[in-house]
Amino acid sequence: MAIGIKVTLNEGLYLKDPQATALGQNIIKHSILLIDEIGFEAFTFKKLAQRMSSTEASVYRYFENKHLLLIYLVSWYWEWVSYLIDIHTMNITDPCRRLEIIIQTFVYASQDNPSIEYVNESVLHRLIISEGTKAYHTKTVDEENKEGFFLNYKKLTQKVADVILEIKPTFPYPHALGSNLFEMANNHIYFAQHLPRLTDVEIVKDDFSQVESMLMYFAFNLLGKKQA
Amino acid sequence: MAIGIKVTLNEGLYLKDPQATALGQNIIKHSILLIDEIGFEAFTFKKLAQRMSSTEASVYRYFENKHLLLIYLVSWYWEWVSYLIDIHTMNITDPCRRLEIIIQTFVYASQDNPSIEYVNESVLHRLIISEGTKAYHTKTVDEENKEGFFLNYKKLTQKVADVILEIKPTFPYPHALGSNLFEMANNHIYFAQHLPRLTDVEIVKDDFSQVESMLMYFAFNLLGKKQA
DNA sequence: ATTTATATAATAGTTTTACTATCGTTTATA
DNA sequence: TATAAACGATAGTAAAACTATTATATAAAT
Repeated sequence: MAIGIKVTLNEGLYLKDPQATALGQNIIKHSILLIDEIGFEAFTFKKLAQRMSSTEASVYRYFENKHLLLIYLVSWYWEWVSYLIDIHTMNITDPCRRLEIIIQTFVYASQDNPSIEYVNESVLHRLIISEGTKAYHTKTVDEENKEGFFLNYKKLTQKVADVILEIKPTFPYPHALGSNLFEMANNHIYFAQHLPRLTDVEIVKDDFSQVESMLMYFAFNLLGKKQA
Repeated sequence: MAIGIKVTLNEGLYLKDPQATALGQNIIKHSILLIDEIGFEAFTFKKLAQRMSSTEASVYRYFENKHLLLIYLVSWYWEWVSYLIDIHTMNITDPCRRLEIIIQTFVYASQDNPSIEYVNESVLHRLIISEGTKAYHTKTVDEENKEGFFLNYKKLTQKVADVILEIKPTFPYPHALGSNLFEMANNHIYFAQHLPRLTDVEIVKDDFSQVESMLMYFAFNLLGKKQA
């Protein structure tokens, strides 16, 4: 994944590859902005089309419905985070340092350099934090899972699990810790901003460092290691 | 909270107290069953009314919309779990043992004795696992939080945090660990059942013991204690 | 026991959502 | 230059998410 390069996502998520055309890229761009703005429940293809000066029917040529569009965006995020982890850990051998970088990526994903012009990664991260889990909390999970719609999340979790096992080969819950660090990062950013009594961290002026410290504390204490 | 006794929930959640009338109790009963059956997205007041042999308009006299009904049900669950923790830890002084009971309550809530006839707690737990977080992942969180709609979750988190601080007064993240244990319990039951590669635990024939063991492992390792 | 208030059922109606279908017109490609 | 694909414009349908009205049953007050 790099500038001008396509993100590889499950083909079953769309009817027509949105990355391949200008309209498709516009759909991705504006759906991120609009869902972030009005929330997923109030978001409709009609409103999206109006915002883009296109038509509802045209949007429907790319995505069957807004639920699949959400999975597409969430998958995009999972891929993007995986990519960030890869480039940031490329030359790092110490697995503790790699886990640190993973945690930082989970927390600061929104502040990394953008790589694709029609995706505002910062807004996408905010969207994932508030709407992300809706992608797989539905009555259709099992069918969609069979189609491979959540493979990007599984691959990301596996990537984290591998590092965890490098740090402590006997750790019994590497995947659970991996997915939990991801979910916890998003949850506690959300809690700090909306339901502060559910957490202990504060976010002052977009400074997520307390969330980072907390995740480091949880991860390294569980693994019985000091940070790198 | 006991048999025949009312659960105290925020009055802003409903237009007319559903616990006070037979129709209201029926709405609670059948909304739990129907949401569990078809999922929150497909759930409508019309379908609910048909199922109960009542009318859409009658349901609307109790709840403004299905979103507030969901918060009502989720709050009920939070209250119920708090109540279970209270009665099960009543005579326990050892805080480690209390935390164990808390974790068991999070995991096995569905298997405890029912206390109110029109609420199937087992189905309610399943509903919370799949739909619970949708109650507070909306664009309206902040207003609803001001109304106190999430106080039951905060009180539950505080209850767990208090026990955590009893175990280790210097632990820096008691609320975060409290809410995370709750969320993690639900998440990993869901993952085990639908997205197994996101976790390491298995659920065989309604046996949630691996989820329990995992949460015990996480909690007590973080607190640097052995289980009671 | 009768009045009166309240709750519910029955029905109808509105706006929005979530689509599907058709048909020109533009735009890219052969 | 032909031709196919993509897009915009428009229309239409069924269901969702409500609101309103009226009649009837039921409970409470006198």
